[in-house]
Amino acid sequence: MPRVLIVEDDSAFRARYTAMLANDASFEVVASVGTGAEGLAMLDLKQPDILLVDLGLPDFSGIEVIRHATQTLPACECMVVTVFGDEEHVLASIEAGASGYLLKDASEESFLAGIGELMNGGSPISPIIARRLLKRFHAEPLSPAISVDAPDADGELMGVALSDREREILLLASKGFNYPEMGKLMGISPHTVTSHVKKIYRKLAVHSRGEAVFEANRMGLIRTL
Amino acid sequence: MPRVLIVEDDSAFRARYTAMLANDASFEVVASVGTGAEGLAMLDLKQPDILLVDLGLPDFSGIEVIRHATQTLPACECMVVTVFGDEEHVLASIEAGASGYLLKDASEESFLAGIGELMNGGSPISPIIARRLLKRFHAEPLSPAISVDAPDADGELMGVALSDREREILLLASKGFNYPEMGKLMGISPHTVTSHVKKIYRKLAVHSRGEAVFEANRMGLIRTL
DNA sequence: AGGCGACTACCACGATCAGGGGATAGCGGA
DNA sequence: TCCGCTATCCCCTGATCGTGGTAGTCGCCT
Repeated sequence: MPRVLIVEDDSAFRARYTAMLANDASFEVVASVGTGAEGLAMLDLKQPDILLVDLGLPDFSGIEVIRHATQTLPACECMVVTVFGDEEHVLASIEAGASGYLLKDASEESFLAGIGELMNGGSPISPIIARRLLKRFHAEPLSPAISVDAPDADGELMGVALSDREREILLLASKGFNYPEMGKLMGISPHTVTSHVKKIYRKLAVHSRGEAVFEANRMGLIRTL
Repeated sequence: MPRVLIVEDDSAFRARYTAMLANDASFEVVASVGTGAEGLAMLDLKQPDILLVDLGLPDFSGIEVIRHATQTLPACECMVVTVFGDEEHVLASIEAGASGYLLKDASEESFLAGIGELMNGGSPISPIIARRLLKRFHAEPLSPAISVDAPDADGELMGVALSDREREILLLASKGFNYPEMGKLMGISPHTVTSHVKKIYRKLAVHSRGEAVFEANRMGLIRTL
């Protein structure tokens, strides 16, 4: 059963969310707090599966809570429930790792449905918010093949030097993308991706993605950003 | 009253959509066609406020219909209703100018609600689709600006607690061993190894060895020794 | 001119993995 | 004592990967 943490400063809303979820037998509210500090503490303590968080907290932004959640609890799904629909808040939340974004005027049904979607690997997003995201997409069209030639002053300890393209692919592989996805993201054919991967394997003397990522990390070839 | 054009090749679905909208007094279906060519013609002829379009049309892709709509009827809102949930179709639709994207398994209520949202300036998007868009957002920083700022003293090694056995397996995976090899090295069945791996994936919220090794490294769960 | 490496692209095969079930047992805390 | 967690084992399926080829274009260096 999904374990939910609620972080919301408005006690009326907090009570409402808590009651809603308590009513639904398919969720368990493990904690319900009103400040960011308490939220961080509860994240560590309860390790919830779902985080419901308001952005306008008294001590600091809910964004910080989201960031902490995604960094320490990768399996935790973060849903923003707020009144802020402006682009700044939305983008900041998404970048921090939020998987859902509902406005506070959402109905009870859509609220519960949203949490259900979250658990099913979906991202419930209020249509108004979604519109902003789409706008953002149009502003930044696909960026295929951006080869950034860094000054490359890196301190290579070993004699292994990966090309820019290879490093790029290694980074994507470390994020779990498969060949077609990498190809799409880089604007090249999946076949080409496999070619690069084969070359990477030979250079690093490895035979799997896990090994490649491990070695690359060890040798400082990819940064954990 | 919003005037709706439906372009859908499956006659059963077309009838269903048409009936739904006809039932609702707040919409008017101005045309309901089954091919892309007819769709383009109707766009010019009827100049609808809303376009409901399927992607899998017999003559050409619904994407073309969307593109034509956004180029000739800027005020027309385009909603994709399709079975295709893959990234390619989604992104292509968005770039062509779609403002909504519902999967065909959507309920009647969410369908009508979606059209309402569309008219209110929102973008109804099926949660599964939204998740892909968010993923895409996170993948954006492909330009590897290798700014190695490590002020990060890293106080939290906690958060995700892998068991000893899980850590052990993660370490072996990072060295490129496969399931039978790990099993032999640890004196357990390969099946047991897969069980542990599945649990690791859930805890780290990842879906591949490469991703798991990367995350574990990032979080300091395994040491490069 | 020739060589070499990077980048691109494609085919095909068997091996491996991911993820969905379900089941049993032990151990520690509530 | 019961519950929860870990660890163990097994089944299944379709998707993905690893790896062997081949081959064209480009740019750089000798």
